[in-house]
Amino acid sequence: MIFLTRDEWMKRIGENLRARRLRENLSQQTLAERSDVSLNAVKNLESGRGASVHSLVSVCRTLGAVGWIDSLAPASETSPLEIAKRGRMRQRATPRRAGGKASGGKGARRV
Amino acid sequence: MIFLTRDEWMKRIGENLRARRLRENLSQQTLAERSDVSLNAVKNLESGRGASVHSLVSVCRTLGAVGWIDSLAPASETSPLEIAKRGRMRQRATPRRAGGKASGGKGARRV
DNA sequence: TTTCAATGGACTTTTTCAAGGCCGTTTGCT
DNA sequence: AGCAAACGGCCTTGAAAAAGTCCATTGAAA
Repeated sequence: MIFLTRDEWMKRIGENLRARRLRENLSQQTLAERSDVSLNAVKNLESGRGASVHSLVSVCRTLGAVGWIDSLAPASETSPLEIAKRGRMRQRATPRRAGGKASGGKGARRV
Repeated sequence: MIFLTRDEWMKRIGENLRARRLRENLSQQTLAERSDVSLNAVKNLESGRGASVHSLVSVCRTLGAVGWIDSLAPASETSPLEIAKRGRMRQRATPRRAGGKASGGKGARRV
């Protein structure tokens, strides 16, 4: 279930938020007011149409559904291999120098 | 750690996405290209400035960080009590009729 | 230490979303 | 069954973000 398009994911976000709202038996209007956003913002979110992270976070806050934000953090800030070589977490990606090969992610070897 | 402001949550989203990107050793540029969004969109996301759900989902998709979307779904689509009374999931919030007061979430029982 | 790409910041233009309103449909409750 | 509110859809206007470009700074690697 991971290979969905961007729009499909957005629709799913809307469906899930809607299910949450209804489980709390809140109207879109009430949710909007408590979230300090417009009714349209809620409609856009639930319909899967374009919306702002602004609205998303506001609504999630009201619904008590913000746990996902921390779930975005990588398992370990720095990978084990990196920890060995460098002490701290990387602050920039590896520069791709003129004739060199780098920054291709894991398996992105230069061809 | 749950009582953060909307902007604080947005900053946190940015920090977490940035940590993920760096763990993969990707540049903002590369991430942007693979996500099919502009470099600015990635900058906005990571800096915690305003961004669209569009950009958020796109980037999460390339980072393989979309699990949170399903975590938005309520534990049980329909609450146990509701299941008893109504068969299916509620499709609308309870209407607030003329003189009554309702739609106040859980404890808003009619008096 | 030197070098150079990665990054942050600012700016401009175009596109998209927030707000607010209106209307037709539909669901939940009486 | 009937009613009224919830909801979906569409429109207009102003604000915000996307996209594109440029420049100064800085960190990673040579």
